[in-house]
Amino acid sequence: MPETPPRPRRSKTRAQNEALILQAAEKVFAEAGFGGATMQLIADVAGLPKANLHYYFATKEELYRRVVQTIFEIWLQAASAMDGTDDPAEGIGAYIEAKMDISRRHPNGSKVWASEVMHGAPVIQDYLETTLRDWTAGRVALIQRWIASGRMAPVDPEKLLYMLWATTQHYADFNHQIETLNGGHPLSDAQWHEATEAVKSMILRGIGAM
Amino acid sequence: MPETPPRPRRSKTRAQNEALILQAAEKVFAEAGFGGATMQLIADVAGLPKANLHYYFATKEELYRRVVQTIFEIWLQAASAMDGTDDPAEGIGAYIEAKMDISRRHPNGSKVWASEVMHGAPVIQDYLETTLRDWTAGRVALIQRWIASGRMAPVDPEKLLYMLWATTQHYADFNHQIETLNGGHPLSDAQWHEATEAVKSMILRGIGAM
DNA sequence: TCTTTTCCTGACCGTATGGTCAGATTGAAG
DNA sequence: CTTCAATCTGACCATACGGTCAGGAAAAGA
Repeated sequence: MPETPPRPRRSKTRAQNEALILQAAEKVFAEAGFGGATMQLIADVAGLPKANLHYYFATKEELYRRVVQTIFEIWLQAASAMDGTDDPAEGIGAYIEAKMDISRRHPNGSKVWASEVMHGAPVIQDYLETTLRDWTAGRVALIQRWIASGRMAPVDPEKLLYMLWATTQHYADFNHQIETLNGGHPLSDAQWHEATEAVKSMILRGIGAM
Repeated sequence: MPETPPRPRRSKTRAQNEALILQAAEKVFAEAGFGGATMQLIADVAGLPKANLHYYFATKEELYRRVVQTIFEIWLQAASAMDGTDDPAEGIGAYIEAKMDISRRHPNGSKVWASEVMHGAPVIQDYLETTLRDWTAGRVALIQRWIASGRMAPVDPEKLLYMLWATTQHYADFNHQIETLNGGHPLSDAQWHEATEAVKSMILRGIGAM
C-alpha cells in the first residue's frame, strides 16, 4: 500500500484548470457578489465551457468556498509581519505595509472576503471562531505586552486591530470610490506609497509608537 | 390651475407601504446582496404579496435605487458634524461620533452602500462624481485650513477622510466578525461607547489634534 | 347612493440559472 | 497498438426568478 507513489498521473492539467477557474471565479464573485455571479459568466471569463467547471467543482457553493479559503490563507500570510520584533512601530508598521500590499495586489479577494463577512459569514464562520479568534487573541496579548513595556500608549488592542483591518482593506474594498475621487484614475505607484506612509504615520502616532 | 391643492387624496397608504417595503428591502439587500435578494423574499419580510411590491416599485432595480438613495442621504446628514467649529478635535470628534452612531443604527444601510461601491457603483456613480466629490473637496479645504493654522499635524487630508470612513463603517459592515470576536454577543451600550472613544482618541492623537 | 381613483392580488409567462449526463476525446502506461 | 482512466462538452432538464395583467376590493368625492 504505497503512500503517494505514481499519483499525479495527468493531474497537472487539473492543477492548471483549477487555478484558471479559481482566478476567474474570484473576479466574478468580487464584481457581482455570490448571488449575482453566474457559472456561465465564470466559465466565459475562464475561457472554458460551463460543464467543464462542474467537472472540477461540483457546485457553485463549492467553488465559492474554495475562493474564500484561498483569500483567507493569503490574508493570514500577512499576519506574521507583526512578529519578530519588540518594537511596536516596527511590527505594526510592517503589518500595515503587508496589508496595504495585499489590498493592492488582491483587491478582488478582499472584496469577496468583505462580502462574505457582510452576509453573515455563511461559509467561513468556523474560520472566524477558530483560526481568526486564536490569531486575534495572540496579537491582543502581544500588544498588551508592548503597552506594559511602555513602548506605546495604553490603547484598546482589539479596537486597534479593527482600525488596522478597516483602514488597509478600505483601499481594496472601496477602490472604486477612491478612484472616482482621484479624478477617475487608479492610484499610481507613488500614490500607493503615499497612502501607505500616511496610514502608517497616522496610526503609529495615534498609538504613541513614534 | 392650482399648484398643489387637494393632492394627497389617499397617499397616506402609499407613504406607509413604500416605507414598509423600503425597510424590508434594505434588510434583504444587506443580507443577500442585490443579486441574491429576491422580490419574493422582500415581499415576505414586508408581509405583502409580491405583486404589491411591483405596484409601488416597477422593477427590482428601481427599489434598490431608492434604498441606496435613502442611505446616501442619511450618510450626508452626518457630514455637517464637521462644520461649525475651528477646532479640529471638536469637528472631527463630532464627525466620528455621528458616523459611529450611524454604523450602530443603520448597519444594513451601510452594508448596502458598501456592496454598491464594491461592485463599481453602477447605481450611484453620478452621486460619487458630483455630491461626494464636492463634499470631499470642501472638507479637504477645511482640513488644510486647520493644518495651516497649526491646530493639527500636516496630514494628507484625503487619506484622513478615508481612514475616518473606513474605521467607522467597519463597525457596521463587519459587525458580524466583531460580534464573533466578542464571544458571539453584539456590542453592548458600554462597548459601543468604548469603541467610539477608542476611535476618537487614536485618530485625534494620530493627527496631532489633542 | 353612485362614480372614480387608488389600491390590491392570484394566476400566469418567458427567461435564465444551477446542475446533469451520455458520449466523445485525450494522453500516458503497458 | 491497445488499454483505461482522466478530461472534456453539447444538449438537456427542473426550478426559480422578475415581471405582467385582468379583475376585484376599498375608500374618497359628488
